[in-house]
Amino acid sequence: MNKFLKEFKDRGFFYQCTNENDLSELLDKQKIKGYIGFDCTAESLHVGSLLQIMCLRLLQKHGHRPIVLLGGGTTRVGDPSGKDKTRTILSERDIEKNIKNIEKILKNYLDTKNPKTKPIFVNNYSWLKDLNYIKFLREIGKHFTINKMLSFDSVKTRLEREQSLSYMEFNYMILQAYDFLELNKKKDCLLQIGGSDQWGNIVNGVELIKRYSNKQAYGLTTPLITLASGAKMGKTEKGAIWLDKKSLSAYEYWQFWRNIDDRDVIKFLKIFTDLEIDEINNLQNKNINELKILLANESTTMLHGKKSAIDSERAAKEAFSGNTLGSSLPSIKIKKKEFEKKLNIIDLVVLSKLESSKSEIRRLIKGNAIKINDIMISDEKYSLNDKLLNKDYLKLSVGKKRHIKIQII
RNA sequence: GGAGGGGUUCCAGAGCGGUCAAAUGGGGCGGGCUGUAAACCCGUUGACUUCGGUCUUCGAAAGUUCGAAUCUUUCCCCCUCCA
Repeated sequence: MNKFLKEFKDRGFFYQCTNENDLSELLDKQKIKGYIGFDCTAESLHVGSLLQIMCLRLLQKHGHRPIVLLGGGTTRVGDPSGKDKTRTILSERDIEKNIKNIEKILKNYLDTKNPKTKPIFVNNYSWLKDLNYIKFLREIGKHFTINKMLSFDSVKTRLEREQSLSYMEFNYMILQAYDFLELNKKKDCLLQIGGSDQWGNIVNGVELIKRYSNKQAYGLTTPLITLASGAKMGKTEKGAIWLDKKSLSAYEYWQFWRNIDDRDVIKFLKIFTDLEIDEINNLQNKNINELKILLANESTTMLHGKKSAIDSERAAKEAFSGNTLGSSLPSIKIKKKEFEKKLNIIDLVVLSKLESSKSEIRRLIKGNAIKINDIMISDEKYSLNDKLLNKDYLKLSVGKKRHIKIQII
């Protein structure tokens, strides 16, 4: 089997392929271009998209060139896959903003130096916006049968539940297929990768290329990655795990990986780090907590850089084992004046943004969850005294996992 | 077009004139055990509070009543069956 494909499988990226043997042969013979489309409905990407990003990196690693399609055009239409409701339609300006931001995030993950493998960014709006309707129907539309389109899960489930599916959304799959054709014609793109929910859309593209240009293209899908707890990757109760330095600190990102379920650790090392497979296989019987730290360090390094990863690890060590103040804990600054007017513990927690509801904070105090410099606060009327104020900073903890450094200025 | 059923707190789902900030389960949060894991056990889960209470919630609006999630009217939205 081709090396790329082998690693793709070994790492657990593989779900389905349109024509595995032929693709394997092709990849042996030549370096190709492969594309992944990213949805631009959100302003940023979270770990739910990380697997796709790792696919792009893997392409690069094996000398292939990734094409990143930022769906400015298709986002304007909305993919019905996996959605049981019509998406809200975003304004043009928001979409453009999202595209810029997402592109920035992706560049962070991809090698943009090597001329042979550096990513090509495209926006399908550039070819979708000026489509001539009649021409499109005659050239592209004739290759699609309604009979078949109705059989796709994304359409079927919507119809079965008698939920309306607008004609606009119904066209999404045709547009995505057309994207692939367009990239095939213009950029000689031979492969599309996507999540398993994209299978139908991808197959459509492959078939359209076959019918329209009589060329062979390929599709490859990745499984839906879930946490051992059954939850989807990416969104937690506290908010999404953003791949965006502005939205989520390195420390919190590190903590996300550090807190992964035991059962997921090896799987995630394979998917979300650059460590070689053999290396990971040799780690199997190492201490599970060491492995989690390794996972956290590797993934944080990839996004935030080596230094942030080291700092996060140290901050975690300090926060969880010793009682020294974690120097790299997330921190906020509060003016000394604020303290002088007898700042109450509840207000302090509010200021720290660790918790916003005062009732909730009162509950936490009753539940022995609030600590200042590791000393439990059991009185909700407690206010900060001078002894604490004489220091430059203090550590505020909510529960065992949430800590913040408060600098007094 | 006709006939029914329904919209309840994060979710599922009880309540069907006062004892309802609303059973129960799930999820979340906190505590215990541990390993910042899982499982398990306990507590908690609208907001604000001078801890006495106060305020806002049961699709939307209006009404009946001392009193409404519960009754009436109108409107909006979902579902099932028939044509």
